[in-house]
Amino acid sequence: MCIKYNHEKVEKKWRKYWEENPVNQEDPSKPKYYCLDMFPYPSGSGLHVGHWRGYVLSDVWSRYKVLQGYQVLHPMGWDAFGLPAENDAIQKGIHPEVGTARNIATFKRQLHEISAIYDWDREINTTDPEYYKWTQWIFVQMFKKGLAYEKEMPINWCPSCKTGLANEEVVNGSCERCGSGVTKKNLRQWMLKITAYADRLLEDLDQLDWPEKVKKMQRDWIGKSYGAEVDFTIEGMDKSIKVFTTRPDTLYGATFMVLAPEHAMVKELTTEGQKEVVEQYVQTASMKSSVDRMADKEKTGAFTGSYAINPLTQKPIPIWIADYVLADYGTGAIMCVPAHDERDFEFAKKFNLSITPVIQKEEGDIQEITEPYTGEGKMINSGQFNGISSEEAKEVIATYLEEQQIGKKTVSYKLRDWVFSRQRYWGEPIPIIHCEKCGATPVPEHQLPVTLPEVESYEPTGTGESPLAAISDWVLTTCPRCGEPARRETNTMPQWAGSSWYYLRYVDPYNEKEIIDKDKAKEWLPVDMYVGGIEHAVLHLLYVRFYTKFLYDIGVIDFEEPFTFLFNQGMITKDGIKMSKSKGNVVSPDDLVNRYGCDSLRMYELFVGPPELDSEWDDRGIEGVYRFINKVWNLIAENATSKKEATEEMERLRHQMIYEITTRLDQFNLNTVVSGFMEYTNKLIDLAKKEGGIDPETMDALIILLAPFTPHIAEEFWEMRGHKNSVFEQTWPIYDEEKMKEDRIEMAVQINGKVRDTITVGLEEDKEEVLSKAKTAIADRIQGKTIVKEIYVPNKIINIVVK
RNA sequence: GCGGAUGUGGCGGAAUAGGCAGACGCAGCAGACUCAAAAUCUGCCGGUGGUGACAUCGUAUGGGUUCGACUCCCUUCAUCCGCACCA
Repeated sequence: MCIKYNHEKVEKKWRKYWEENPVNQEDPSKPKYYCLDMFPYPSGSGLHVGHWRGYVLSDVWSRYKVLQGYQVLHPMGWDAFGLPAENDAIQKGIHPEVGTARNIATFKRQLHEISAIYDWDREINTTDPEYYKWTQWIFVQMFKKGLAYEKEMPINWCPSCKTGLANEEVVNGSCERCGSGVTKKNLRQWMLKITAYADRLLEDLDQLDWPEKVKKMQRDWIGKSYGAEVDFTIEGMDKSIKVFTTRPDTLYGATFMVLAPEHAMVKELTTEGQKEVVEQYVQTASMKSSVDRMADKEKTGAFTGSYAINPLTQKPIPIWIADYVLADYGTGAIMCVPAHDERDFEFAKKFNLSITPVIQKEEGDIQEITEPYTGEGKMINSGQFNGISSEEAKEVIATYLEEQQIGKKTVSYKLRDWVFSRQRYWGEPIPIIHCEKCGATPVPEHQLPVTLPEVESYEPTGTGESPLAAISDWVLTTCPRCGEPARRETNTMPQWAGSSWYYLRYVDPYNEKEIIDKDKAKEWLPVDMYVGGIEHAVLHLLYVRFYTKFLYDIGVIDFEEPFTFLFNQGMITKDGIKMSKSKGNVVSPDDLVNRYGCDSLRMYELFVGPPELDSEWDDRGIEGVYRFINKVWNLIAENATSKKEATEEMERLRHQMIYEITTRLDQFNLNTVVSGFMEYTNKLIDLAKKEGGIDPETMDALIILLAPFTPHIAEEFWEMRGHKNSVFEQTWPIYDEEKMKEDRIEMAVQINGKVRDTITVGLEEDKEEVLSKAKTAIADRIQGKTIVKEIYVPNKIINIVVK
């Protein structure tokens, strides 16, 4: 007989129960575990099955930890500042606050469908003044430490969003948000000195249990390289130019020099005759967008007319400008060694500049140089350094430069300081007041938050001013230091500001006096498990590490890394492409929940594939999970009141099941946990049929194992079994390896590595017995042949090698 | 260009201190139940040959190590991702 379960009724019942009896109640005696999801931006389009995946994953993990006896912190909140709400405001005239609140309500309703054990009492919202008060507070602390500073410089500018962007927000030369080509714009900007933390951000990666891919991306982004700064004096001038090189060993081969078009000395170095050419080149270079500059690999440049002196050869070398040299890396100027650098070689060929080899690949004369040699070798044409290896020369020449005071060993980073101001409305106002007399002055802490004022138009001005600049009665204020009339800073913070420290606030969300209580921080932090997509590898995940280190430095917290363990879940794809509203390929969870229930969908989200890889979505597959749940229902329903004693075989199956589920879960192989449940349930059903029932202990173990995955049905089963309390008040079952062991096992018998038969052997049988049994089994196959070798691997295989 | 990941039936995927490839599920086929359908249950389900027990090939490609390779080493190819003139 088949009894079908009513998922709607069951799920409704237990949701109501959990509302009155939360699963994860406060208990000071329990050890703490903090499991965090990357909080979402509440967009208007709602959740699809791809979003579910990460949330299910972290909830399964949280519930598992509850059953292991932890008190779990599993909060949720909203990263709610950002462009879409603001663009809606511009188009539809709805205040971003209104639109955001509406989207949050939708998101929250949809998240409830997952039945995660979120602690909604700790919900945070980055746009709440009570929250961003502290976002601003951190900025003020950074300002006081000199880590937030103003600078006028050419920055990345998105012409469509009409705002400046951080380096991290430029992806392949385009705006990370809207995809428009990024240009440069000279603007006064607030910057955060993340470069001051470059070394610590790099070194501390080693201690993190994060995916190697993310760590590598961060290492590459920080881009530390060792080298030397070398001074080249300018011929006929009492000045010098500093260059950065990672190859001091090639200094004798430096036959020309190139400056970035934006280099400060370009004007000074340009001779009368070259003026027109140089000015034209600088002009053209400044017009190029990042995309063009990247796509256009053909070398271009202009000669300034001036010469520098190579400090080792004492020969004059021409100074050029070219846009393949970046203004904001190293010193913005390079020495060029065309014989040993591909780019310099290309440039030298194009403009017919001389090429001097200084490293010999192998013995013999160098004929003509047809391509640059970038490897190691023996030094030549390098005066006193001839004959040593180039590897050695790197160190020796750098040391020599230091002794002669014409250079010094140094390091350089690809990481740039963080452009932190945005010329948009919907963000945290930067809490600074500009006073003519006192300069930039932070808003006193007791006056925080500086709240966002109402504006008439949210439209970005495009001039480099934020819409806030138009509200004169907000802008005009007095200097907190001298009391004279002053102006408020009108730029806002980037969306990353609020998310760079939010994980702290969940621990102590209502604290009005400080950002977080020290004792509570000690109790809960850092985060034990952080779950989210990989798209933030060098954005959010870098920024949040920077903020954490800063807060450590000023004594707010006593740890330096926010997330001990990071898990990146793969995307859900449909027809091979990422599921998204704009692609029109989203699958809504609503129908599936209605038809099969939350428990089925939760389990299916895990079953689609390895959680760290992208997985293709197929609605039909959920049927299998649904059938599985019904099978368990029947098994439990038919045996609910069973008082049967477990047979040895049943007990063995139980321990094997606990072992398999637990170890797979611990390794995060969640797709195989689900298949494991199916496999063992099938075995239990077969055995129950054979033995006329199943014992209570095995049933209870199965129910507890299922609880993190299918919580509603697990509670229902628990109740069916006659237990009074919640299944989540139980403890995770443990296995006994002794009781898992089979007393008879099947072994494959191979001839020359090919399986020809199988034999059943008992635990007590020794090598000789097994081998003779095997040989009997394959006797007619090896008749007349000579046995060369016999391989016996206990419990695994027998291989008879014959000739 | 550099770096990384991935490649197994019609499909999603199992199996790595080297040891019976295809677990589990989807789809499909056949049967049972039914007036019928759905649901459920049972069986089959990589290719080729054979009525058949069986033989043979088979984990992107070609080679190597080994008694034995999806797993280790080398070659090539394809797809995806990251970085991209960082001196």
